[in-house]
Amino acid sequence: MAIRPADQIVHKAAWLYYAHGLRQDQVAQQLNISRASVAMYLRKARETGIVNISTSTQLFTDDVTAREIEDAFGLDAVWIAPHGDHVDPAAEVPVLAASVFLQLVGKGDKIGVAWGQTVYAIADVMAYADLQDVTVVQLCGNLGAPFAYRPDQCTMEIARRLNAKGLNFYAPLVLSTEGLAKDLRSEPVIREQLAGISECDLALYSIGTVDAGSHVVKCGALTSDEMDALRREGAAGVVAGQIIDNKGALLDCSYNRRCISADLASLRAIPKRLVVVQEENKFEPLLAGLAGGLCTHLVINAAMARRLLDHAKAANRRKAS
Amino acid sequence: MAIRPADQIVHKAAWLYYAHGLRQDQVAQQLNISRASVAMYLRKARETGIVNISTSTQLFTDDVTAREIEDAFGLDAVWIAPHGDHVDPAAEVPVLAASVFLQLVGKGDKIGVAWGQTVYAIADVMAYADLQDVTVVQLCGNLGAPFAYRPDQCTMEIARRLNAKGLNFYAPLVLSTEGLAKDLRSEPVIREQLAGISECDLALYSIGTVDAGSHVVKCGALTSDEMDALRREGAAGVVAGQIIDNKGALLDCSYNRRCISADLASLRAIPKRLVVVQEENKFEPLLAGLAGGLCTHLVINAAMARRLLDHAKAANRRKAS
DNA sequence: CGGTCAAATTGACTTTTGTCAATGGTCGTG
DNA sequence: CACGACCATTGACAAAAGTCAATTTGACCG
Repeated sequence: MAIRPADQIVHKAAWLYYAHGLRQDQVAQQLNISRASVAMYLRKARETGIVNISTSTQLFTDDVTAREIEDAFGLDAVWIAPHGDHVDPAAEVPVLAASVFLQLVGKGDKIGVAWGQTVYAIADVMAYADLQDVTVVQLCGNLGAPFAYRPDQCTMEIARRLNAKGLNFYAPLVLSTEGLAKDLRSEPVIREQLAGISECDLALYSIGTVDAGSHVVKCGALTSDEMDALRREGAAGVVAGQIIDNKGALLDCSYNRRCISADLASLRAIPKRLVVVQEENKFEPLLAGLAGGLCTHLVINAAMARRLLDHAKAANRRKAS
Repeated sequence: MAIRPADQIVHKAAWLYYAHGLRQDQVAQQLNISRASVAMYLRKARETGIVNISTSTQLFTDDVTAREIEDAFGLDAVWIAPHGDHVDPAAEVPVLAASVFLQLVGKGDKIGVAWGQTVYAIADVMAYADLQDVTVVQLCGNLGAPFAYRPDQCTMEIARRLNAKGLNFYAPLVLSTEGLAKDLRSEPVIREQLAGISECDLALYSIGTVDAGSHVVKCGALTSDEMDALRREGAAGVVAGQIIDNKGALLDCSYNRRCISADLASLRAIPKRLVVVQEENKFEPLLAGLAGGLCTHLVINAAMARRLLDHAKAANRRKAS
C-alpha cells in the first residue's frame, strides 16, 4: 500500500517522536502545527501500525509448567496466562494470544483464521500493525448468525488490524443436503479457496464444545438434540466448524459431510497452528484437538494448564503399570 | 536467556501497561508498589527490549528517487533520509539506518558488523530489542585506536542493544608483515571466525574514504603518504578495513595482504548487505562499493541520492551515444 | 459568490507520566 | 553487632501528554 499524502504528516510526526525521541511540542514546532494535532497524529500512527509497540511474551513461556506441557504433548510452544491476580482475568488469555499471534506472523505470510468468541476476542484486543504483504484467509464457510464472532467478521477484523489483505469465504458453513455441499465444494471459487488453505504459514483457531452451549448450536447450524445425538456417536470437539472425535479425527456424520470448511489434513499441513482456549469446559475438546495433531502452539490459562498436565501424568502412570 | 527473578516484576509491569493498556497508577495498585517504581520499571523494560517500539521506515523507501536508485544499481532496497528540515540533519541517517537494520534482523540470524564512525553512530541510536538467539560477529580485525568506533566496540554495542551474543575478533586488523598475517589467518580460532562470515544473514557496514581523513589513517594503520601512494595505484574506498579499487575489487597491495578481515567473496555471500553512507565525501568510495556488488540495501541522505542518480543517468547517456 | 457542512485544527484545561531528593532496607565489613 | 556504602523505593513536584469544546479551513453546491 502506497502512503497516501495525508499519511505523510502522520508518519513524519511518528518518526520525529518515536525514532528521534523529540517531545510533542518539539515535533509540533518542527511541523508547524499545534501540539494537539501532534497528539492526534500519534494516536493515528499507533492505530494504523505506523508505529508498533510490542511486549515480549517470554514471561509466559518461561515457566516449568509450560515446558512440561510442551514435552508431554509434543508441542512447539506453550504460553500460560497466570490466573487473575489482576483486574480482568477473562481478558488475559485473549491479550496474551494476540501478542503471541503477532509474534508468530512473518513477512509475506498467509494466515488462516477460524471463528468463535475466543478468536473474536483476540482480534478485538490485537495491536495494529502494518504488514502490507500478509493475507488473512477464512478457514471455513460462513453462517448468518447475529453474533459478532462470525467467521467473516473474525477474518476481516484481524486483516484490518494487520493492514493485511482479507480473503473471505463466500459460502455457508453448513448446507441442508450432502449433495449440495459436494456441488458447492467443487465450484471453482470455493475449491480454490479450500485448496489454498494448506499453503498457509500460520493458523489461528479455538476449539469448540459439543454441548448445547456450542456455537454451532447457538448459531442454529445444529439443534441441541442433534448435538446430543452426535455426542453419543463420539463427537468430542469442534474445529473450524467441523466435529471431531476424541482422537481428533473428523467424525463420520451427515453434519460434517454437509460442511464447507478446511479439511483437517489441510490444517495439519500448516506449519504453525496456534490454538487458544479460554473456557473451563473446553478441556475435553482441547484434548481431542491435541490428539489429532491440530495444534503446534498453544495459549491457555493456568487452570487449564494444570488439568492438561495432570491428565498427561495420569496417562503415563497408566502406561507404566 | 532465562528471565531473572528481578526482571519478573519489570515484565509484569510492562505487560499490564503496554499489552493491557492500564495506566501507571493502576499497574502500581495491581503490583502493590508505588507509581514511581512503575515508571522506572517501564523505562527499564524499554531499555532491555522487553517492550519494543518501532516505527515504519516506509516513508523513506516510498519515494521515486529511492526506486530509481534501486533500478539503476540493481539494489534490493534504498532508504533516503530527507535533508535537515529538522533539528539535527546529521542524526537523520544513523537513526534511519538503525530502524532499517532492526527491521532487517530476523529470528536466529547471524549478523556481521564492520566498524567506523557511521556504524558506531548507528549503534548509539539503536533501539533496544530482545533477540536472544541472534549472534553479532565482528567482520574484521581490531585496532588499538583510542576511538569509540573501534571494531570490537561497534560489535559489542550492537550486541548489547539487541540482547544478542557478541562474537569478537581477537586479532589486529593489520600486521607488519605479510607472512605474519598469513600465519595468523591460518590459526584455527581466526580461520573459523573468517570462514563463518559467509554464513551471516545480514551485514552492516559503511564505506571509508582513501584520503588523509580515512579511519585507517587516523587509527595509524597507514600513514597519510602511504595512503596517497595507494590512491595513485587505484585505491577507491575502504570496506571492513580493506582497500578496494573503483570496480569494487580488492586492490592488489601489501596493505591488503597484511590485513585480517572478511574477504570480499564472503561478504558477497551474505544475502543482505546493508551499507550506510553519511558523509558528503564518500561518493566515490560508495560508487566503488556498489560496482563491486558489496551492497544490497542502502541508506543515504537526499544529497547523496541525487548524486548517485545523476551519475547513473550520465553513465546511461554515455552508453547510449 | 455566499451559504452550508464536515473535517481538520487549535487553545485551554485535565490527567497522566517523568524526575529526583529523601527515605528505608540490605548486605558486606570491621 | 554497629557502621557505612549501596541500591531499590517512594512522595511530592514538574513536565509532558491527552482531551474536548470552540473555531477555522476548505470543499461543495445552489
